[in-house]
Amino acid sequence: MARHSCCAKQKLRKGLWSPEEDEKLYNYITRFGVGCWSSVPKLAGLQRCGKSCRLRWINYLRPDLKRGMFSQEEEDLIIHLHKILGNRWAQIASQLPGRTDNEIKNFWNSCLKKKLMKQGIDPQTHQPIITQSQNFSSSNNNSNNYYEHQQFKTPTVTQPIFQEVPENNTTSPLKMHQPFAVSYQSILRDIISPNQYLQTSMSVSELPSLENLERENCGILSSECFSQSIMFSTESKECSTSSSNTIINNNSSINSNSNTIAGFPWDNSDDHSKYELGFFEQSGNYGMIKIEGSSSWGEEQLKSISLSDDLTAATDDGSFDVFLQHM
DNA sequence: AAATAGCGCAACCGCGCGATA
DNA sequence: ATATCGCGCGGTTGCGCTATT
Repeated sequence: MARHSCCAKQKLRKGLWSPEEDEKLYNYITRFGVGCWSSVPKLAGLQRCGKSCRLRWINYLRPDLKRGMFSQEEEDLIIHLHKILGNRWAQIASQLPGRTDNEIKNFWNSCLKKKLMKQGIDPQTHQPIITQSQNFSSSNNNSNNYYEHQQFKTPTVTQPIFQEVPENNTTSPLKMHQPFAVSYQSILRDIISPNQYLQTSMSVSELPSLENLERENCGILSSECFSQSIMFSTESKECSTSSSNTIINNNSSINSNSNTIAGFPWDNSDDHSKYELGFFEQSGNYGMIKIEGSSSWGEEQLKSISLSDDLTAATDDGSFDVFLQHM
């Protein structure tokens, strides 16, 4: 049964808000605060539905809103978060103080989408539009290539998120690279209920187990940093670590329902390899894996990435797509 | 100057979810 | 167990401004 619009049902005002209406709503909320939205219109003397009032407050009247153009940093962050979260505008907005989901959504649809297309990047997949077909055709020519295994898609992470490191930097990547930290926090916030390990207001330094990812010297992360992986089990409500490269709950293999929701590669110039932390979900459990790769993330090198033994074993059923980014 | 097209943005709509009766 | 309500979210619409013809 189709629902009636709340406004139509109650014969309430629709359309643009007048300055008088804005003033009434603003005065009411600043005086009494946000409570039950359905009762706000009546109490504030407005011929609007509660939903309309809520939207007007959130998207326009709220005093903490940041007005004006998006900065380059905000733009970069939106693109980065969209790559990880997709069209989850509310989640994206939660990482941009003063910006609303509606604002970001509009900005994306009217501006960023076109910008990416212009750069030859598919705004949905964040993949180079041409390269996708090239990858497909080249992968058909080499049967030994890891990515040619038909179940494995070409990686969607074509560039390391954490890619530029200032020389002599001694700061943890979690602390210095905002997009990474934001993504990491966002993901953990999603997969772990806030009361278990992390508060939604957690700071970067409080992130579990990755706090020891301190940079040893300029631009190098020790491979020891990656000797432990973290597993989160929504069943056991426990956070554990393991020296194994791959953590899979209950010894079950990763199946086609597993989706990597993010990957974060670093250079390790000691052995000229590259590591990636990939997050995945399986049967209600969430985990993080280490993936080893080559020193350069060009197209050819991406194809030659080899999985650790554990992970390779885990993918014996041949259906795990390490780089799939959709949750 | 008028008509039209394109664009950005504010607001609406419908759906899903959780809380409550 | 079911119905209802309130809220939040993402998709869509349509208004109004500006540029172009």
